[in-house]
Amino acid sequence: MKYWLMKSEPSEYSIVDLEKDGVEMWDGVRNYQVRNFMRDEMRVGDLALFYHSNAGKETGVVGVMKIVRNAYPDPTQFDKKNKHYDAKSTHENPRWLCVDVEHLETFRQPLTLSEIKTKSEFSSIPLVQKGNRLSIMPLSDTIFNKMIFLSKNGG
DNA sequence: GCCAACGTTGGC
DNA sequence: GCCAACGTTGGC
Repeated sequence: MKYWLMKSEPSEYSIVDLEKDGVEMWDGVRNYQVRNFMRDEMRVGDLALFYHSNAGKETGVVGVMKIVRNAYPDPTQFDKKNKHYDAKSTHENPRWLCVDVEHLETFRQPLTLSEIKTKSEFSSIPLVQKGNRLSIMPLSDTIFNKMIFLSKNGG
């Protein structure tokens, strides 16, 4: 079993939305490295931290979810009305994949990015490295559990 | 809203 | 295959 961190802008889709929906498609990934993570490494039963990006002081890890469906073609790539539409993708050879996630927990307090940056044990995560743009990244079990611990114990 | 950093595209 | 132009991400 693997562990992940998955980013979403809360103005687009937040942990509150996922809590309401229960299970939802994690669509809109348009980065090949991230697609390959989903295709090659992400599997049903993996756990992921939900991260709010671009959210001012609220930016940070806000909850936990579980992968409940392995990678499959992202339907938004075929939908001309969708902002993630990709004219170069075909049903025969789809470029982009998505997974389904299930809400497990919303933290009472987010573990903020500024808190994460103060901990040297997190310095190796792509999240805090300059210029990194992965919207999904793998985490070690140690890092994953440490983040959950800190989010429940006030940084 | 700004802008640095990065990935992608396409002309050559 | 190079690289300039462009679009996107995401912190601030």
